[in-house]
Amino acid sequence: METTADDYATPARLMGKPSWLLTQTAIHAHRLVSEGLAAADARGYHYRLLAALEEFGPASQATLGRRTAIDRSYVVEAVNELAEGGLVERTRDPEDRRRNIITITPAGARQLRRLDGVLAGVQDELLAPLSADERDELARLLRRVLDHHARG
Amino acid sequence: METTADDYATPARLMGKPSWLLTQTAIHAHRLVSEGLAAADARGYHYRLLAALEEFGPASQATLGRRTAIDRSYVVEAVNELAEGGLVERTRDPEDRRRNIITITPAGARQLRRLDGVLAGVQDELLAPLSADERDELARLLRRVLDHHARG
DNA sequence: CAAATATCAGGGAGACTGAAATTT
DNA sequence: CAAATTTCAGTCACCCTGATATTT
Repeated sequence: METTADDYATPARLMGKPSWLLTQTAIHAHRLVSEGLAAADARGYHYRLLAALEEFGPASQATLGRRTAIDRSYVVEAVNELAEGGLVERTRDPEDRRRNIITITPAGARQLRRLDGVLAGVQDELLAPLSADERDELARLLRRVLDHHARG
Repeated sequence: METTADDYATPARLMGKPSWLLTQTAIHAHRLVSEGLAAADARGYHYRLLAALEEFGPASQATLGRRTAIDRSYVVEAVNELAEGGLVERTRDPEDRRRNIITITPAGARQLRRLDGVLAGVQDELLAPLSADERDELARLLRRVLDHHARG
């Protein structure tokens, strides 16, 4: 018995399940994003944090975790890495000394823009088989599902 | 500063990225599936393997891995667990003694049908905000993307 | 000898929990 | 005292690679 196309046949039970399609597609998306960002010496968490900082301004680590869906324990580590690279600054909040205030630096903003370019290419590769309308429709449907399951 | 809705605001950069929407939605899907299956004393890998075995019949572990997108090293472990529960049987292939032939048992087929019921409920909960047509459209778009990135 | 299979050892990113110290 | 924040120490499921022994 050789390795044939049949060897890769996916069970109909799986192909009919949105949860299977989602997780399998997400694996490809994750791989493409990770590879793209790694080439720019970054990781997914870095991009997410920089995006939140640039759009909403300085924030505590707890708030950053909520905005980026990154667990609090990993925000610590990711902010350490970003601070090491000079992309963010961590200072104690004088008004509430429990908090760290994280601020994006000019170098961080430049890196964010560089990563934007990388990710634009990745999105294009990921959705290559879809037309522009189909891409919008996919995003719309996913956003609806996501909103429904987000903590309200 | 209290925890407000603004604390959970998602950056526009992320909401516009299909890869973000996919991975975040997949996290919810994965959680729902895992919880549902755990309540039936199963895991995702178990369902995938049982589905492949029932649809295509007995197969080697390598083939099962290809059909279910489970890594070869983890097929070993998952088959061990299934065999312990009497849901599959592992025998040496007499025609090619490198291979294990995995066969689903009647108990395995019953478990598969039980899990089908569990997962039907999960899919419904996951896609609650979408109409039947929208669910079909989402599945269709995801399948197109998946096919494109599958090894050809 | 080359290729396929099953198995094991281990790395790595990422989601998550629990606990402790500090501060509000 | 209760709650929030940061941090650390872990656990866990999962994807992946490399190495090995066996067999074709």
